[in-house]
Amino acid sequence: MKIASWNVNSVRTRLPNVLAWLEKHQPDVLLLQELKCQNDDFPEKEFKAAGYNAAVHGQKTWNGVAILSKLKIDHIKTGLPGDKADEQARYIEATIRGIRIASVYLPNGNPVDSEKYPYKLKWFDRLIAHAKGLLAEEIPAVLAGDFNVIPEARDCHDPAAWAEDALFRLDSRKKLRELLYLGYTDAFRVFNDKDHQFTFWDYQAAAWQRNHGIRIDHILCTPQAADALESCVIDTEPRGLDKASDHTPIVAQLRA
DNA sequence: ATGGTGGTTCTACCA
Repeated sequence: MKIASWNVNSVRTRLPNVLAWLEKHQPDVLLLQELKCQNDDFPEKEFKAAGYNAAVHGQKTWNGVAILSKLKIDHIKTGLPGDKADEQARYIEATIRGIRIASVYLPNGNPVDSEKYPYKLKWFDRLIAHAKGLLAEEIPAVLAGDFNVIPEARDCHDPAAWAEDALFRLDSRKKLRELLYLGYTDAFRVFNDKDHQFTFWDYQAAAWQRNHGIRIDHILCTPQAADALESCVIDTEPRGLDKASDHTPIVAQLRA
C-alpha cells in the first residue's frame, strides 16, 4: 500500500495541484493537512471522480485534516482524545485494509511566549498518550502528517536561525523523541540518512530557490507497520510548481 | 539586520 501525506495549505486553492499529483502517482491513501475549509466546502465530488473516497474533519478558516483513499475507509474517528474543550480540527484516524492510519496536524506553537506554545506541548502529550494505546494493540498503524517539529539540526538549513523557534525548541524535539522512543519508526530515516532533506520551504525570502527548508512532515510507524516498509521518499516536485503549497508530499510504500 | 509571501476573510490572524 502506497501512503502519502501532504500539508496542502488550503485544499480548495490547491485542488488542481492535488488532483494532478494523484493522477500521476496513484497513491492508495493521501493524508491531507491544513484544509482551511469546513466539511461542507471540501471538494469531495472532485476527489470521488478521481477515484478517491474521503473522510474529512474540517473547520472554518484554519486547520482541517482528511484521509483520501482508493480503498474502503472504515472506523473513522475525528479529533484527538484527551481534551473535550479542544475545537481545533487536527486529527482524523481510520482503518484501511487492516491498517490504522491517522492524518496529524500538530500545532505550530509560535510565538513561544504566547499561549500557543503550551497548547502545542499539551497537544503533543495527548498524541503520545493516544499513540501508546495504538502500540498496545500490536497492529500496523501509521501516524503521518505535519508534526511541526524539526527532529535534528541536520533537518534544517540553518539550526541557529531556528534555535528559539517552536519548531526546533528542545521541548518540542523531546516530545517527538518521546513518541519515537515508545517504539515508533520515522519511516523516512529508514531509507535516507542524508542531511538537508526537506518537506517545507517558506514562501518568503526565496526559501525554495535557495533550498532553505526544514523537515517537519513525518510518517511514523508502529513495529507492525515498520516491518512492512519498502520505501519512503520526499517528492520535492510539487513545491516547484505554480500555486504550490509551502509543503511537499512524503510517500511511503508498505507491503500488502 | 530586516523584511520578505501566501491563505482566509474582510481586518487581522496564522503559518
